[in-house]
Amino acid sequence: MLKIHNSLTGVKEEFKPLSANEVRMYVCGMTNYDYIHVGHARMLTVFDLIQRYLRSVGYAVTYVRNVTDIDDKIIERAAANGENWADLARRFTTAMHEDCATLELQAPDLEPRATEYIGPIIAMTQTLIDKGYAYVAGNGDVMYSVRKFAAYGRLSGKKIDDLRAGSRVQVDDAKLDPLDFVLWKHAKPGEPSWVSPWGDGRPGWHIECSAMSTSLLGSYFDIHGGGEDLKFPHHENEIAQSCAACGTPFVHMWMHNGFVRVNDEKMSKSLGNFFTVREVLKTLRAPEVLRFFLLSSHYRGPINYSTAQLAQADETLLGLYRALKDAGASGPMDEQWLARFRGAMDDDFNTPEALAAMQGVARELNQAKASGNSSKAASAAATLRAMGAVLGVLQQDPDTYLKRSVGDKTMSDTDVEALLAARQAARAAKLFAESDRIREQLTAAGILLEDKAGGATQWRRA
RNA sequence: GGCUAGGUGGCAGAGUGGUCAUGCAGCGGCCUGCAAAGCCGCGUACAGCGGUUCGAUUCCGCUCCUAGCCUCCA
Repeated sequence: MLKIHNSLTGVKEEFKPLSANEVRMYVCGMTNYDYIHVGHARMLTVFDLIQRYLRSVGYAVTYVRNVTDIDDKIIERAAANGENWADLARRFTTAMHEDCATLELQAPDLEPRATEYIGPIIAMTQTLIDKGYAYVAGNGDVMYSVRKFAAYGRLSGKKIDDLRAGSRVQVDDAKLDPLDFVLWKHAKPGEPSWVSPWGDGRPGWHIECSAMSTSLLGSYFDIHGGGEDLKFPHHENEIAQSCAACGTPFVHMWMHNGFVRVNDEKMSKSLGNFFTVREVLKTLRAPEVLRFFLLSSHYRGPINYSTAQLAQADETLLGLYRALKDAGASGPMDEQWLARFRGAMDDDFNTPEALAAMQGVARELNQAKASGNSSKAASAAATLRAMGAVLGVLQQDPDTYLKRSVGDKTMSDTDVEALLAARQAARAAKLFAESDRIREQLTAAGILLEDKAGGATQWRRA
């Protein structure tokens, strides 16, 4: 039984799709005006994992992740660059796709872009006006009237009065209430705009997601995800818009992933403490290391980004690949370990516990290898691989993986093999001083050796 | 100030009312020409103070501390 923590109720709930065996899931994706950083990678990885797991247990998943391609930040950045805003958004959306592909994230089934949904956005805005939830403000913007929506604040646990008291929002003359938010912004000179019943303008951020999600998944769907920081006001506003416009409940389960931190502070553009996926990947043995790192703590908690943590993820992953090496991967799976693994994942996607199950399998695999029980080893390897497939790790050829280096290679494979042959000859002649000298030479070049029983030597890169 | 999450062994990180997390690092042993890897074994935890309980790291209360949201943000 799959249980998921529902941010709306604050507790883990048994997951039951609204429509049998079908899961409709929407995740707030990126506003693409720059390269994605590790914080974004966590959100993308978490929901990639979730949709993979839902599929692996047999659900027919429709995974929608949008792209915001019109926004203040895009316009500002484009202006600063002297670049066309649409070109800039396209350029960084392409870059995001490249990064996602490198990280082996499965592409969402649908990836709507805000500018493709101007029609539905206008229609929804009009409906909100017609139903009395929205009004045209004095400055030409269309605003949502928060006080008209009784359930406002339910998701974020905020009370409208508290929000007013602590509000840092400038009291704008155009708003009837400081908490009202914009659905449609009137065009300022030189800004991109679309024709609307309220004059030329562009959509507000919140309405985009309401329009895209309900257009593609219907007015009431199973899962809506995003970063913790979107809970308020973005998701709160989505609920207000969608419920009011559609007259139905909006989302069954809300899911929010925790932040990536750097020295106990949220990684963010504004703090300037961010690392782009591109720069981080250059320092890693494989993109898989970043995924493994992100999966090594629970998706709802914070995770601290540091090179030490990344190094540990690398080390742990290497150990798993070492276990897999020369073990084959066939035979019956170990149902006990599989059950523990599934139990962990069924418990609100508890990846650290799932990883612990994988370690247990790896230990048994190593035991089987040590005792020469190759069929048991192959069976354990198959189990481990299957678990890895669910998490999106451990799918590479072990030997190839182990020979990868962090950064540039300091010695070619052929040079390594040549020195290994010389060392082998020395060992055969019991010239251990010479063989140790060669080993040290290789170690200095970042090549680590393992002499196996029977005289063979395996190597890998540090 | 309001609201929401947390504070677990050297580090990372799950979890539980009473028996094991797991990984890295450390220590001892096996294996090895020596290593490495692996295996076996060992140790060190539950912020503080009260309360409930036969028994609490786990439940309740208070205190302290941290982070996040309350403005764009994954």
